[in-house]
Amino acid sequence: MPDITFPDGKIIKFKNNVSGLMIVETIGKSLAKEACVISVNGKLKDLNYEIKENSSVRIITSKDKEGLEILRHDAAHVLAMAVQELFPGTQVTIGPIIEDGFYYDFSRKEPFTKDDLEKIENRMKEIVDRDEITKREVWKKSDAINHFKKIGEHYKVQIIETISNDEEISIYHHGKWQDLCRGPHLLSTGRIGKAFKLTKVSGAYWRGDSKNEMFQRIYGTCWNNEKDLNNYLTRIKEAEKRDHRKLGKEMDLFHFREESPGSVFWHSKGWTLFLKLIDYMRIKQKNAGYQEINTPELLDKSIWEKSGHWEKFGELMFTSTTPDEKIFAIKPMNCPGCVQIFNRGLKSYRDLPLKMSEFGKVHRYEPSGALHGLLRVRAFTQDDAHIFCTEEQITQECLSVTNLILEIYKDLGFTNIILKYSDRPEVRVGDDKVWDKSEAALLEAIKASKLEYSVNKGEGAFYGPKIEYILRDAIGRDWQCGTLQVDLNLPGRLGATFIDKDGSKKIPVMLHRALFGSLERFIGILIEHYAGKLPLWLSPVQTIVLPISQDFDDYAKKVFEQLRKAGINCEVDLKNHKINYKIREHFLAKIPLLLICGKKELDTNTITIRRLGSEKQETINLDKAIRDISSQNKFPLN
RNA sequence: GCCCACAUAGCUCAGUUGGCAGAGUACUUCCAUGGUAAGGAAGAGGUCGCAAGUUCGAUUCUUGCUGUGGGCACCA
Repeated sequence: MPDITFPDGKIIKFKNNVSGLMIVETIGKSLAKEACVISVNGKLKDLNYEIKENSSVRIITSKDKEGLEILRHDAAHVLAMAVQELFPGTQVTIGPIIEDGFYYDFSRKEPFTKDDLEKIENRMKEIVDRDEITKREVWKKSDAINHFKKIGEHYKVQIIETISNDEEISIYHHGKWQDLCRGPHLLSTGRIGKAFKLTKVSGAYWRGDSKNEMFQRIYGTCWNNEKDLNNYLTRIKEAEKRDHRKLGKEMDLFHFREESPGSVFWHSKGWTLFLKLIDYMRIKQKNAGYQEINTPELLDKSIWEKSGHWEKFGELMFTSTTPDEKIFAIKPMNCPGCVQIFNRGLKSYRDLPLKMSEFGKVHRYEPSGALHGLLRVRAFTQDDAHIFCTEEQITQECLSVTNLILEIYKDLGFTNIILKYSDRPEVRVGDDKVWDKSEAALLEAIKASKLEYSVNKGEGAFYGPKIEYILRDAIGRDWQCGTLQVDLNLPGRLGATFIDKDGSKKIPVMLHRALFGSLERFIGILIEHYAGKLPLWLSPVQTIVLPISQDFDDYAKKVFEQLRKAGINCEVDLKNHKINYKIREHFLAKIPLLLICGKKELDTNTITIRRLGSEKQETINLDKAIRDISSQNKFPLN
């Protein structure tokens, strides 16, 4: 005779054991329709789960986040069911929910084709129409193993074998089909609805290990209703429109080619943007007390053996053999080179903290399948710096790095930043006392920043804890950019020392830090964040002068020359096209400002300005226009 | 690296069961000389990613390679 307590505190007394379904039916018909599962004392249960004791419950509908997740999980089951109906002999493995959808991994020799995907989706809809009833059973582990062995589901057997003995083994039936699953699930397949779509098929390793067999993974997305589904599909399309590879081509910024996969051919406009970012950062870093250095691209193998990189990453390094058989590695990191400069000459504690920055171009032989436009390349420029300091200085230095990073992100239009903190891994070097100190120092710096942060236990580098700075872009995607690592290892390995107050030789702590990480990657992110519409100061072509007709070419050229003298990146378009055509062409190329001149402007020494995204026209005095544009053409230094 | 798909004009793409390669756009020239998101006409433009194979004949079929895309794995 359970008393059922609702979230609003209301209590209903039932005479007998009661199920979620019975509860919602007492409340109302529409709720009974919408309900997915029920939360009983904080645990999600099937709607037909029998409640025997006094409990507090919450009805989960598909409008709740958990409800939508249940929907997606059911869709994954129905996907597997459809696949096994259509392709007997296919083994099922796992089928979890993911952001915006679900997937299911299958073991089958023949690949699924695009047509198969369509067939499967149609069959899924049939299964929804069939409205197969869900039934949950608890089996003995040995029974479950025997059963799945008998029906040839060998991966399920492996999964069951890893379930601990005190855990229940529940089997869900949807009609005749069954799957090992923790649940909970909807009452029947009809409750999923049809707002789902299979999106892609790809390969995925069993248990996520590349040594294992590769399965075929089918991805799908599933929503409450058609409208949400369509919103999602539109969102994907919008993201595609921002793709930096597409915009990079359209805006004539860069290209890639077969002869050097993963390396960027920067066109003039792209390189202008690249250099602008560096110019800007040079100023920021100089103000923050950094000195800029530059170290060789090629360093003898021996230095990489000393640093430990050869052993760990040797296979992923580009190397070069000289005619006299010496092996040089093209640097995959800047730090060993930087330490050489630190080591030059005796350093005193008075020199610390010593901050050395380097726009170092590094090469890494990334696996071919990892390459992705500017976001994952084999040759990239790090906005790197190494800070040599004492243990006591760690907190202060981490704080100032964090502040610098936040300032720079803000200047570039990113205000939504989260931090990821990773502490000591199991396999590590260095004394635990030093780890205590550096972890505490890093944490203190994070807390002082007042930013949201998550902790990744044991994910730090083997030589020290780290922070990763993650920014959220205009359409809500997260990108990991900056990083700050405390290094208790490399300075010692590479012989860095300083003379402390008491005259003794000590090994400094080294902080590795990158603001954007990779300039190439960051430019990719910037392009997508702004959908190509870069702020004026970053635009490679800030303005184009457009004469109305050829009679005004000379005036247009004069305006162009004056703009150029004022340090503005500009062009003049003397092509024999109508003004409508030119405006369309250059706005499509994301030029932020267009300056138009015709008879009116020539007579009055003015210019008419149009801004990207606006239909307004503004005719102003030429000198004033140049002054205005110049004043906008400045680094956003606070 | 692994699985699947794709590779045709500068760009975006079509090419129907193997028979001399197509459109739009950009480009060049000409006409029009224009007032705020595509004026008009003509011309030029391709070893159909590379290499083998099958065939009288391959952009089309087969195999290998390279690159790209979507994932997986990796990411100092």
